[in-house]
Amino acid sequence: MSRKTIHDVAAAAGVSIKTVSRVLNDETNVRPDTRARVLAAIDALQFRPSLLARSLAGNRSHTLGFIYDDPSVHHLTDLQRGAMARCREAGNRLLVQPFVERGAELVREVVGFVTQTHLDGLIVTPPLSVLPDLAAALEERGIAHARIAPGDGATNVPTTDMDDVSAAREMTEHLLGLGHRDIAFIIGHPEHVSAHQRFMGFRLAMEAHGLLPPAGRVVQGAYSFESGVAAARKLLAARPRPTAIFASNDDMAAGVLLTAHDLGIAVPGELSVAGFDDSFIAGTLWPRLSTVHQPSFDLAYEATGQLLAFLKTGEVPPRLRVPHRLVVRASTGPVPA
Amino acid sequence: MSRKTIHDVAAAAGVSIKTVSRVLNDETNVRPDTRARVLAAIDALQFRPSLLARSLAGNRSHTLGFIYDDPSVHHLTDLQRGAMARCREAGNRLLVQPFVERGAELVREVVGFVTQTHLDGLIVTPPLSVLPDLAAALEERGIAHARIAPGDGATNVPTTDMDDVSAAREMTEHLLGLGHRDIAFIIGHPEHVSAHQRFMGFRLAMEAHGLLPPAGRVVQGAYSFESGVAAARKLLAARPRPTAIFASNDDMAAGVLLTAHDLGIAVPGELSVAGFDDSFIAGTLWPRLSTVHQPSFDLAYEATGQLLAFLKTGEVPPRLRVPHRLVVRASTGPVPA
DNA sequence: GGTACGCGTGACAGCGTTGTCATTTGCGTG
DNA sequence: CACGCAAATGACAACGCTGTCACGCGTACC
Repeated sequence: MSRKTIHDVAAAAGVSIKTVSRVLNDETNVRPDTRARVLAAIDALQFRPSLLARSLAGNRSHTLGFIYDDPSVHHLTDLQRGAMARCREAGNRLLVQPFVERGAELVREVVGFVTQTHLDGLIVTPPLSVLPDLAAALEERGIAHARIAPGDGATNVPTTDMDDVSAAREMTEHLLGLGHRDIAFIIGHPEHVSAHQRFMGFRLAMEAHGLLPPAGRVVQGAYSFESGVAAARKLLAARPRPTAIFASNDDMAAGVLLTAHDLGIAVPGELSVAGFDDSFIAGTLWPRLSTVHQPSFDLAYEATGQLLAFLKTGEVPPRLRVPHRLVVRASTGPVPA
Repeated sequence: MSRKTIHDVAAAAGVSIKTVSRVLNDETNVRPDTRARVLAAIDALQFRPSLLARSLAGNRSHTLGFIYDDPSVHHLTDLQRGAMARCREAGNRLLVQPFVERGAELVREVVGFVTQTHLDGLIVTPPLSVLPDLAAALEERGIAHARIAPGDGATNVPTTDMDDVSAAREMTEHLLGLGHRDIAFIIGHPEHVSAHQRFMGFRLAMEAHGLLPPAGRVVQGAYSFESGVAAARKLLAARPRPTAIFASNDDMAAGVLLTAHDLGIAVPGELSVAGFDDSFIAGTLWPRLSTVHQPSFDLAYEATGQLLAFLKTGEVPPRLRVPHRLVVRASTGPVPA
């Protein structure tokens, strides 16, 4: 089965290839009956235009890149789904590519990726979105891109994020509202701005109640399940124990839950546990995890939409803040008497 | 920054574009000093060949498609990672695309996807890999592809799978070995062959011990967490209760675990729970889930390698069976006295 | 010393589209 | 009935690379 080309269609319809091209691209100035003939030929031949040739000849590939280096499976999957969904709707494709390098190496790799594949634009997910040298390189080279959760500070590219500070603050308020005062916090991976922002939100809420996170109650984690286990072991070995642990993502919270169960500590009877993300795992844990719904899918969906819009109009849309939502389930409860 | 082309490099190195092309493709018959000059020019200009133009001119795109329609996030992610890893090693790219349609519609979409993007080949994951009309269409059109876990029966395309029957059998033996006789089973999504194979393995093991799965002890699930919850509710409402539940994937097992906890049933004290897949979630549940390690990453990694090899040599490698492994953790224990 | 051969290199035609510009067609107008 | 103008269509050159084939040159051989 040799590939059908625009020439075959042209011959079959008795028109020039250019006319076929016009029909393909919904251009004006084609008589209705001509259009119909061409469409019939396309249908009869089962013709599909080559996106390669189209990209080469035109100057757009209708393909976006999605670059990541994310340890958290669930969050990443949701982002990818969101970006892909939006691309599909707009008739674009998405080329997903991981990058683990950093510094000049990363910049070279990413720029190479974009130029080699003629990408129209790039969707940059955390933690790559926070790297200043990557951002600088992309802007310098005029590579259109959208950044997801790049942290504070103005950007002149399409940007979407959520309010991590407020969200963490709300969760902390929730715990405080339940009477907890001795609340421990597990910080996320330091390369992610979200880790700092969530910690900031926690501190702000505590301070608003005149509380300082007591020494030894704040532990560094890495957004991974294992780091949650390690942090929980440390925190739960202390006497007195904290009455609540706020892990800054669900994977770490899962580690806390598991550790508490192993130690025979009742949740939420003796210990409240809160997470962050509302990823798939949150609903599967026991007790079901109280967490903050992070709109990963929407974040990427909107970022992709913004990038596409930017590509079309050349105007940078204002930074979009996607709403979050506190999800109180069963892992948090009143402070033990 | 306008795109650097092979012409720029040729001019800079004082050779023809064809010679540059030779260097790019590691062809023979280029004098070492010429090669060096060209490489220097490439480096100086930061030249990256356009993969589009290369694909259009040559007859290979160095791009594989990865098509899926999988409800299970973890399994899918691992597959994707495996395929991507292999592609990277071989200097290929992977275009990931979901397909939710079925029947003629699906075939049209997939074939269109392949032809539009000049894909070299396709990696077909379950449950798409079991669809006979898709397989037929791909073969008829000479679209190279690898199938992952397409079920039994000969295929004349690269195929990788695992031995679901034996694996399920081993897990059942494990439960029987712990003294369980009243073992319930939750079947997976009927569109997946693995669902049938795992059930088969369960039955074979039971029969080998002269046991028949008692009426009401086999429940249909759908590989989803929710279906696991629903199945568990049904099974655990029965009197007497089964002493063990074998859920044919981890997501459903998570649902069983949660339900048992909700009902105050001790695991594994009063009820043993087994899963299948050894996905990320299995290690995060409490008690840690006994399961079968399904080598999702390897499955896709190997399938991709086989497809690449087939593309190069034209020879269909023999079906590859990737080893599985029983992972006994804390959710299974001796039958209650 | 002429011939054959192999290596290194280049000219040029594709690959399957779109962009540019020229050309034809159709139709209203004086 | 010729004319002008807009709408419809086509010819042809890109796009950036690889494949094919031809060519020039040095070397080995009889």
